[in-house]
Amino acid sequence: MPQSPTGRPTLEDVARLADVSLGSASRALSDPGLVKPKTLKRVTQAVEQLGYVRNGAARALASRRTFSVGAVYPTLHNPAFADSIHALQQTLWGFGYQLVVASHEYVEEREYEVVRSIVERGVDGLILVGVEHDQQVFDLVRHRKLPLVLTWSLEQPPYGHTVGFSNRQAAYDLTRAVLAKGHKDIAVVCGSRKHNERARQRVSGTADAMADHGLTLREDWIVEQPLSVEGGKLAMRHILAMAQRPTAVMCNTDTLAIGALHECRMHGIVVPDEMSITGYDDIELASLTIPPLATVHIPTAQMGTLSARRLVGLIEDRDLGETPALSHEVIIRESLGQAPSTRRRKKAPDVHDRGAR
Amino acid sequence: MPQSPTGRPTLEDVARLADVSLGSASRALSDPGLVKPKTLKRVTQAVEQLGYVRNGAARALASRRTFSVGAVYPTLHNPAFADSIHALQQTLWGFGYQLVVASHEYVEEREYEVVRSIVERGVDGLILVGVEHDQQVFDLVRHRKLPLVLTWSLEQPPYGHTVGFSNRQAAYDLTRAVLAKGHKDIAVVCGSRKHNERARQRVSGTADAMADHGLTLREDWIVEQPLSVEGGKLAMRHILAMAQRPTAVMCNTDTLAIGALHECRMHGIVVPDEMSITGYDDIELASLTIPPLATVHIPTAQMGTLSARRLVGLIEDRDLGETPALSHEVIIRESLGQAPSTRRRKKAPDVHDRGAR
DNA sequence: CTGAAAGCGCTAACAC
DNA sequence: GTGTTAGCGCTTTCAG
Repeated sequence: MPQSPTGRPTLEDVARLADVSLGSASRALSDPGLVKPKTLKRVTQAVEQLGYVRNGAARALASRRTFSVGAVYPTLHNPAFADSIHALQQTLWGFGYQLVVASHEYVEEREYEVVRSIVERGVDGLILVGVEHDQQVFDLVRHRKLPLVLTWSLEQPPYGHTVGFSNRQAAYDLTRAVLAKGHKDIAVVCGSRKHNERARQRVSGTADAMADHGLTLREDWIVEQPLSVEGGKLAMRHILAMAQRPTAVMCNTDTLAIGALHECRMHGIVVPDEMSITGYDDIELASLTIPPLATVHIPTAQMGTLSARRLVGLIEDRDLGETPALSHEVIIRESLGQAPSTRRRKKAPDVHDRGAR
Repeated sequence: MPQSPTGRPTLEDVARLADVSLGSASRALSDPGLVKPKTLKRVTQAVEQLGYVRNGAARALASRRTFSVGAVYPTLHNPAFADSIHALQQTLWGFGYQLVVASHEYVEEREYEVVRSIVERGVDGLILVGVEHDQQVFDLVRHRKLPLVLTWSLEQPPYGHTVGFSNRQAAYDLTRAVLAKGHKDIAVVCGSRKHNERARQRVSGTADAMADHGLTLREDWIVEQPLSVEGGKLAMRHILAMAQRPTAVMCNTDTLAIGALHECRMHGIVVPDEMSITGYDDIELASLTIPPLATVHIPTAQMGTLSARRLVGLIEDRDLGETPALSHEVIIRESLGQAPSTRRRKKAPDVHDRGAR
C-alpha cells in the first residue's frame, strides 16, 4: 500500500484505494452532495481503512480558508474574559471553526506582535477586546481585509465591527444607584486607563453621573491598580489610609471589589455600614461574597456568542445587519448601603434595578 | 509591482524586490544566520516595504511544522482550568508556539471529535486533561506519532507523557486533616465519576483515609453533581435533607464547596460549628469566602507551565528527563472545624499542613 | 553562502 | 458526476 513520504496516508492514497480520482475523493470529503452515493461510500470506506485524516495546511493553502479564528484578549486570567472566551469557543465550534487564543497581559506593545503572529499563522477572522488598538494592528488587519470584530465596547473603530455594551452608561447607571443611597464621597478603583478606553469610560461614566448630581469626582480618589484581588486590597489599603475617607468605593471589576471587601474586613471596617463597595461584571461569585456585592451585570457570555456569530457571518459573507448594543443591568446587593451620615436603617432592601443602555 | 493572485505579497515578491533568490529570502526569514548580513538586510527591507506577512499554511505544508499545539480541556468554565490554560498559553508563547483550545464539556464522546478536528487542522503536539480517554483518541494520536502530554493526573497512560499530581494522595491528605478534627460522618460531593479518573481517585483517596481510620465512606453519602456553584448548592440541599447528616462535607472542587457553603448559610447552618466543608483546588477565592475555605492547593499554573515545556521538549526532540510529580498542599482554613460532638473551642488554630505527593 | 528545482497535500477550475 | 491539471506559497534538498 503506497503512501506518501510522511508516512501518513494522503488523499491520493485514499483515491487510489477507492479507485476514484483525486478530485472525486476531495469532493466526497468536502461536499458529499457533489458525488454519487456509490462514490461517496467507496471513499468513506477507503478513509476508514487507511485511518486518513485531512491535512489542514494543504487545505488552507489551496483554498485560502483555515476555518479558524484568532482571539486576542488582555488576559485569560479574569473570570469575565474566561466566560466570554468559553462562550466564544463553544459557538465557533458549532460553526465548524477553531479558536486560537492569546493574550497580551495589558502590555500595549505586545498586542501587535500577538496579532501579527496569529495572522501569519493563518486565521479567517479576528476578535479583539476594545476599540482602542495600535495603528499597526488596524493597518495589518485592514490591509489583509481580515474580518474583525471588537468586543466589550461600542464605539466606532477605524476598522471592523463592534459587539458590546456601553461601559460609560453602565458605570453611569451604577453610580446613580450609589448616589441614590446618599453617597457624596465616592472613590473609584480602576486598572490603568492608558490604552484602555473601557477603564476610561467607566470612570467617566461615574464622573458624569456625579456631575449631574452637582458633585465632582476627585482626581486623587481615582486609584489605579492591577485588575486583581490583590490590586483591590492594595487600593483599599491606600484609601483607608487617606486623611478624609470616601463613603463608597466603586471598583472597576468584581475582582478588584472582592479584594477591597476583604481588605475592609481585615481592618475591621464593616461593609456596608461604614463603607459601601461596588464592583463591575457580575461574575458568578459576586452574589456569594459577604456581604453580596452590588455590581453591574455585563453580558460576557452573550458577547462571546454574538461576536462568534458576527465574525463567522463576516467571514462567510452573510449579512447579519448591525448587532444592537447589548444591555447591562445594575444589580443592587448589600455591599451598597446608605451613606453613613444619612443612614436610617441597617439594611437596604434588595432592589433589582433594571437598566438598559 | 507584480503580486500573486491573492493580492498579498508572497515571498517571491520579496525575493524579486530584494534581488535574491526565493531560497535566500526563505532562509533570511527562518534562519537569519544562514545568509550574509547584506542579503539579510535587503530581504528585511523588501519585507518592510511590501508589508509582507508569512503564510503559515504554506510553511506548514512544506515544513510539516505548524508551531502550534492543541489543548482540549473539559471546560474553560472553571477557574482552575482557566488558570492552567493561562499559564500554558503564556509559556507556549515564549517558545514561539500558538495555542488552539477547545473543550468537550464533559461529554465523553465529544472529546474524540474535538481532538480529531484539532489534529486535522494541524498541531505539532497535544495536551489533554487526565489519563482516561477513548481508545480512539489514543489510537489517532499514536498513529500520527503526535507528541502528547496528559495533565492533572499521574498514572501511566497507554501513550504520552504525564505532568500532574496525585489526586488520590491529595484527597487522602485532606481527609486525614478532616479526620484529625474528629469527624467520623463524612460525605463527599463530586462530579460524575464515569470517564473521570480524577473524580474517582479523589473519592477513593478519601475512602482510603477513612478506612485507615477504621471508618467507612457510605456509598449513599457520595453525591454526584455538576461541578459548579449551583451543583454545590444542590448537593448540600440534598445532604441537609438526609435523615442522618454528616458533620463534614468534602467537595471535589472549590466551586462546589462555595455553593455548599452558600446553601448552608441559606439554611442557617453555621459553618464550621454545625457543619464542616472542604474544597479542592485552592482557587484564588477560596481564601476569601466566609468562613475561608479549607482545601488542597493544586499546582494549576505550574501544570500549565510544565506541560508546555514538556510538550515543546517532545516536539523539538529535546530530552527533559521525567517530570517529577507535582506537589499539592493541604490548606486548613476555618470552614473545617472540630466535629460537633468533640468540639472544645470554637475556632481551630489556622494550621498550614504541608503535604507532598 | 546562494540559486534552481522539486515537491508538501490539497482545492478548484476545466474539460469530458 | 468525474477525471485531469494547475497551482496555492513555502521549505528544502542539491549543485555550484
